[in-house]
Amino acid sequence: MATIEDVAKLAGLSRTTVSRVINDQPYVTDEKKQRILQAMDELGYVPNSSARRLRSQRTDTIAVLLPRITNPFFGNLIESMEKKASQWGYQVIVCQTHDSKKKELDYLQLLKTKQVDGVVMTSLVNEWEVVEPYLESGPIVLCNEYMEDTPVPMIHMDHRKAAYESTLHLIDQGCTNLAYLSGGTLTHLAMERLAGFKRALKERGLPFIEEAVMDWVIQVEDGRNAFRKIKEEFPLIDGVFTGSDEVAAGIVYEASHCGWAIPDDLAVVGFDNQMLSLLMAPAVTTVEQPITKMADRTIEVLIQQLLHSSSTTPRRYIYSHKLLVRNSSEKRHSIAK
Amino acid sequence: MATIEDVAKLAGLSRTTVSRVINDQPYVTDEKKQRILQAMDELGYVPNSSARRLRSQRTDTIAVLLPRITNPFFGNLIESMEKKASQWGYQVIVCQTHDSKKKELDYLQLLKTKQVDGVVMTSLVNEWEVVEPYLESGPIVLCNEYMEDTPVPMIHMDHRKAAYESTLHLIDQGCTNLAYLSGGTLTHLAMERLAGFKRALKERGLPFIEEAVMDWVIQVEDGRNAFRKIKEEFPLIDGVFTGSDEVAAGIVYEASHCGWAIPDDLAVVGFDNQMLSLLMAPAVTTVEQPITKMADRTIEVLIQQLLHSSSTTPRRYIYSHKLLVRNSSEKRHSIAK
DNA sequence: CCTTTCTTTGAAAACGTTTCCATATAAATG
DNA sequence: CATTTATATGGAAACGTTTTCAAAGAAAGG
Repeated sequence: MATIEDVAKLAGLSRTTVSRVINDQPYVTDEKKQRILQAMDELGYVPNSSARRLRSQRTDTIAVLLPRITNPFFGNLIESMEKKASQWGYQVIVCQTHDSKKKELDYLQLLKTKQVDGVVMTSLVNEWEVVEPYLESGPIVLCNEYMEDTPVPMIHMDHRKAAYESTLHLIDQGCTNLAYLSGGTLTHLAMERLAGFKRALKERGLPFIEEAVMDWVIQVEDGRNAFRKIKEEFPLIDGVFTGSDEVAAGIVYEASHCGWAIPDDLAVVGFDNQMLSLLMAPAVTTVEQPITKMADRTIEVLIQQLLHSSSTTPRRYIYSHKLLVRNSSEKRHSIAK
Repeated sequence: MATIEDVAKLAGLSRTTVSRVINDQPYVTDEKKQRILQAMDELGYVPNSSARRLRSQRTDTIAVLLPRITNPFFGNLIESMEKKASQWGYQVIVCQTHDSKKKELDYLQLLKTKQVDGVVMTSLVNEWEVVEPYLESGPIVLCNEYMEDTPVPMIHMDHRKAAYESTLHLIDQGCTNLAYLSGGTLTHLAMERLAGFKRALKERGLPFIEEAVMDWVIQVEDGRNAFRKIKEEFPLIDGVFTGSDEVAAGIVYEASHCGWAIPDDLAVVGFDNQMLSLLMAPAVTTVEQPITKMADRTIEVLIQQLLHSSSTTPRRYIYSHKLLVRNSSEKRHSIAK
């Protein structure tokens, strides 16, 4: 493997000059630049990444932590982030935490070992106090997940409001006994959604049915099980809020196969506007998030922090959702008429 | 940031001894080991990754190239690969090529710049001759995509056979005018599938309808468009083979909304057994791939190559599929009766 | 008791860059 | 023309590890 030294010798110049060419720095005459480029080509020279990183103390790489890449929401998020980052010459590495505290910290460790310059966290399973010390090693930006009183930039949607509106919509359709299906971990985001759900109930004078709150309902399969439970144990339930289109799809699927009519017997709303939600029959009412906008902003904010580390106080960017009403919740107008 | 030198000083020992502790090497007395561990803890010392990589010439990282992570097939593949790799202490970096020749080469460059020790390619858009030279810089393993007469290990399914069986199944259901919808790039894998499709037609004495071959049909949206085209231009088509569950879902969706009966008016088979295919109404007949097995084997093979670079001649592992017959293609038995 | 082998330690070289500093020449300024 | 200033180049230090080599003491073998 050819080194910079070999190139320098072949071109009859010094390492320093070669380095200047590699890094597009000024103060190299065109003639020598050409000589060096040719030498590099001749030797098939490629700069050694570890050596550059060691010396320059930069990796031009950022880590994005997410629960699991197979969740399309995060898949799309990372897709956009990567595109944006590469425009700035940054590489992205995908870190799946699987909602494990240990893995989350393992990946934050990348910051300490200087494998990445900065980190984006799209979920947060550890206590903030545990995460905060890593800030010493480099900037962290929160995207999607958020947390009050935290000295890092945040880019996210107002999940409380989204849940509030979804729930109001269910109530407007005539639902009076609502179930609440939530994901696995008690993140801040999950609590916000629950708060929005409760507020809507309260405003309309409906009861919050404690027993009809189910936890750890994440995948399609969980949604199917949840429906069976509703059918057997809570037959009075006539509307379901869930923070996941997969779960909503599982409910619609199982309900249809059990002879229940969606939405008349049970109205369902999901979250994230995944392709799945549109394709189901009936199509699932859902909440669309401005994924690309959030991803782009996140990367911009992080890179600004990297470039001017003396950045201003961390800002917060809140985006708004869009409720997409579809047939899984919109009761036939014949009833209203 | 504390360095190994700081630790050595605090413990009153040499860098070498500290390094031995870091790397779990023998020849350190327990007492000194404890002293060093304590010093490391006290200083919050973490070894610098770039320095280790530079000196040891290993990164313990492998790159996995794939078209797009938002495709669930690749999402699941990477999920399994990551799990397996981490068991061996290897990190995985996800490289989305978006079917671009340039990006594919850019990522192969990671091998040259020594950012990764080895590469898994799950798709291949460049000519093999272009890729081959990168083998000098490290091992490459092909998973999913394959290619005859290539000096690298291959782990994949027999796509020709899978397409052959799917097509036979369509014919068995009474279809006589089959359309063939294929993905974007003319990979070897795509050609194998087409060959299987043609063989089935030939065996059963059915014509291969050149005009009913559509290319660049990849996403749900493409499937919907494809259906419209079939409806308007090729109303005689009564069966569709497609190498993607998304496309199949798009067809089922659009057909249902246009009043066509699936499978009676049009039978459809997809590929990959994505959740989507089960949830559609009607559920989509599809081909299941042994994703986990292939992923695990791929990582094992690659790591073996990394450990004993004087490995034996590259082996080839071929896995078999499973055709999952569902309602999108299984004509009502009332017809058969 | 002498020789060999094993264990324990550290000094110094090496990995391949970038960066700092010094120097030399060319161009600009007064 | 003397003095700055800008341009062009190279030598050597630095980044933080691992690895090689040498050396010294302890244990084992005869």
